[in-house]
Amino acid sequence: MQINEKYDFKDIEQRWQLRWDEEKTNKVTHEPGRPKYYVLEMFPYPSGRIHMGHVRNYSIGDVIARYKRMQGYNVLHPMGWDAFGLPAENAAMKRGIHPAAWTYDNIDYMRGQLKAMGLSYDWDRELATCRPEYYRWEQKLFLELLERGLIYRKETTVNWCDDCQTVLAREQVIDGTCWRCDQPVLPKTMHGWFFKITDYAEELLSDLDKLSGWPEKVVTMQRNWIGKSTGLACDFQVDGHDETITIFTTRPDTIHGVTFMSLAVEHPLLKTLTEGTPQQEAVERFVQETLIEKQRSSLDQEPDKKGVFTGRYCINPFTGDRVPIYAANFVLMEYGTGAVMAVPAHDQRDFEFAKTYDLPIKPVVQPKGDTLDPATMESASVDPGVLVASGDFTGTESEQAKVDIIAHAESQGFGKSHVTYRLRDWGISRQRYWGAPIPVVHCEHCGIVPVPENELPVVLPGTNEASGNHSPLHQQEEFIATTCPSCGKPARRETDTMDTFVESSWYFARYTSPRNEDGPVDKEAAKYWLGVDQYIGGVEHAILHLLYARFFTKLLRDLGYLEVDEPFINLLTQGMVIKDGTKMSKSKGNVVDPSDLIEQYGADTVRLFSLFAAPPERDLEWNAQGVEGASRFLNRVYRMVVQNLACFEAEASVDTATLNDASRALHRKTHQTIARVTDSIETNFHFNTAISGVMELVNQAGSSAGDGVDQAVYRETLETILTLLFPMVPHFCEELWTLSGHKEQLHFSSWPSFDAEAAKEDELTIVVQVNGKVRSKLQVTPSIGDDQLKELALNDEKVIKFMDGKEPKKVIVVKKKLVNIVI
RNA sequence: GCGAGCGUGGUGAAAUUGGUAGACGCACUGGACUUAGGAUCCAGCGAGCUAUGCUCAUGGGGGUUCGACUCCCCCCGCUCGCACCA
Repeated sequence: MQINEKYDFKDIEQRWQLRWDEEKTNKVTHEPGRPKYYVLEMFPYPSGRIHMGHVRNYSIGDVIARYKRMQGYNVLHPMGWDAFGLPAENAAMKRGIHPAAWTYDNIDYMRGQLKAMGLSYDWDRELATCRPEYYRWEQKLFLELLERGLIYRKETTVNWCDDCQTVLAREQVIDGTCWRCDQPVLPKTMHGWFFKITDYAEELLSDLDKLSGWPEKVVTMQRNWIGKSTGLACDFQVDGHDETITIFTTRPDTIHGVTFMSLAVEHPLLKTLTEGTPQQEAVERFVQETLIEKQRSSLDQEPDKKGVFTGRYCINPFTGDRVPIYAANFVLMEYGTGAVMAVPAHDQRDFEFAKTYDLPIKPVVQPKGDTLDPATMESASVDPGVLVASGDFTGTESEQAKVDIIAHAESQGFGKSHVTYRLRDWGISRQRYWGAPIPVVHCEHCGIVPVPENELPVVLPGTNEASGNHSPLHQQEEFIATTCPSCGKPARRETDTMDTFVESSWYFARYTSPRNEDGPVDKEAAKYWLGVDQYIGGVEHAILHLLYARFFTKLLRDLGYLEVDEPFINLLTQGMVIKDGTKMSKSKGNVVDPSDLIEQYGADTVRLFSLFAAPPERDLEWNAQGVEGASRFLNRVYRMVVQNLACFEAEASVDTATLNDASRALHRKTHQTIARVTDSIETNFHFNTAISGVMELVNQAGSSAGDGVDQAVYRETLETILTLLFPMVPHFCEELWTLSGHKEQLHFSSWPSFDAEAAKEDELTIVVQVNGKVRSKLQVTPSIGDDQLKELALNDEKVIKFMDGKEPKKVIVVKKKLVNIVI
């Protein structure tokens, strides 16, 4: 065999990638009874080219996949494309091509880039969410959920851009204008489809406790997003009117301090209460002004508290007090009941409102060691304390009072214990073209009629043409016009498409049986593979994607497809790739194109650098010189192996009895390194320290080469280096493994285990401290006893000097580590 | 405002979880080899000083401890998330 003395990464990587492709090395099948491991990286949006964030994400995932494979697991490691979405439509408009053409071109290009990285995906499982083979099952799920009442339609106010003819998400509204065309965004009421995620709020919250493999930060963010509050829902009778107003409060203990009532401007009772009264005009004007202001206000600033008196009063059922009802700009219709009992003494917003409109402030909870005086209070007092001026409840601790007051309201029938969540139902309607069509028909006679299952998929029109009509669906008459599946008369198709988050909410389940034609998943395959043992992606998906995926897992479970409660057992949120202190982005002009790097250094070097520069969860500062360092290291190992091929003719096992010092030291270091690298990967995927461990071994192997090292030991060391590095730099190791005469590929080899006996040190370095400061070091045999060690330390020359003739007060011995002499 | 997290050399980072602070890499400095070196190899590399050694040093201050980057309290700075949630 011709051996190249130089590390020719281009040749090596191309050859191995071709071989992996041809031999389908990474293909994986469902093997009941064999332990499985499912590792998944968040699939990419096919935007055109991969970026450094992808490189990092997929390098991490690939190391884990290969590592677990070497440990004997049946590893599922799939890849696909989150392919629907607005950028395709924008690109299509700009370039005059079809969104499908743009998307599929990008997928082809990016697949090539991923293959050039040498990632061990089972490409036979690839999926793209924009294909009817995928979204037809999403449509089926939609219909099943619709039937179960978990999807419904309602009228809501949305942010509408008339210019773009579409609904905008809240974050797409910038200072009241559209992020894309800068035109004013208008509130518009329209019908939309909603998933009843609030039905699962409690389970989504309580199951967070099962996610011990998730970063605490993400769990906290989800908990806050769901936002559970317990309190009292209580009816206040409107004075001189039939209506009652129901409020929700988490502070029932302050109910005796209510001095007015605030309603959201959208509250339906506002109209009822003011119609035909002298206040009607003022209230209507205020409502209009507030609605406009809400639309306009930038998100980062709270407007001043404002309101208007409705002319009406209501009765506090606890005190019988008659308090004025206001419409107020700070009350949210979407949360609680849209009506708030105002306790200015104990709520900051109510306090500010009361100050503005000169309303009474009545303290009813006195914090310990403090007496609240309404005349001098500068802000609301929100601390717990003892109730005052609260009728029968006076003198009760506030926590107890909450319980007692709820109980009292329940016994009197005007209130009850109530739980409310911040989480709202998930609106999935999008007035866009490039998304999965919602499979229902609108019939004048029958209303909303589901498309029968045997007519699925409802295919997005025009996707089979290279270019063609891709205007929004509501402009495509040939798509819209249909017949009612129920009565057969002419009817119209739904023109909304689904939010792209729907596709990414169940793709991990589809990967377990991506070609299944009998349903969204094959139940047996799903049972075998799920949950995902390790999920990896950016923290920017900490709330929405991960919450929706959890929600869908529970839906699929309740529909009988899955048996797991949670989709992702362990979650790793990797940090961003930054350069010059900020995230890489086109607008900042600091992007580094991974393909250029792979061209220049090879995929293995790029992978090694991205794994070495920082632990996965931390941000990675891009550093071109660091890539050079990674390249240098691989070149060094290459030379070391190629120049020492002779050692591979030595015995595969080491005879420890005959080793000289250098050989024994290298043998020991080799086994210590196996232990250390395994531990670094096992405990927290800290590949940076794993790599530095291998570097140390390489350094020692290099420096002991001239010391007459036993060839069997040298062979063991080189084999260990290649095996340990394989998950990170697979082409490189596979090539050197073959060059050194191995028949079986590393891919099919086992992760090495370490020999504890070999790793044991002959000598220990014991630190000797005097009063906690290091004064000396002792070389001792590991078997030394504590007393002996103490003796040695006390007689040490340097120690004696620092003890300065004083008697030791206390001597602390830490096994195998140190002796501290306190004087 | 609320919540979470972070802060270690010139620099990316380590530190067996309370036991030698700075492993490993980058940069830098000196040397070797060389026609040449941006290759390779060797050595040095936290700061200060009265330098074979000592003192100081993990954002700042205090505490617990024989011993603190690590635990506790206060402050400063940065990052992220939520944001009038009653």
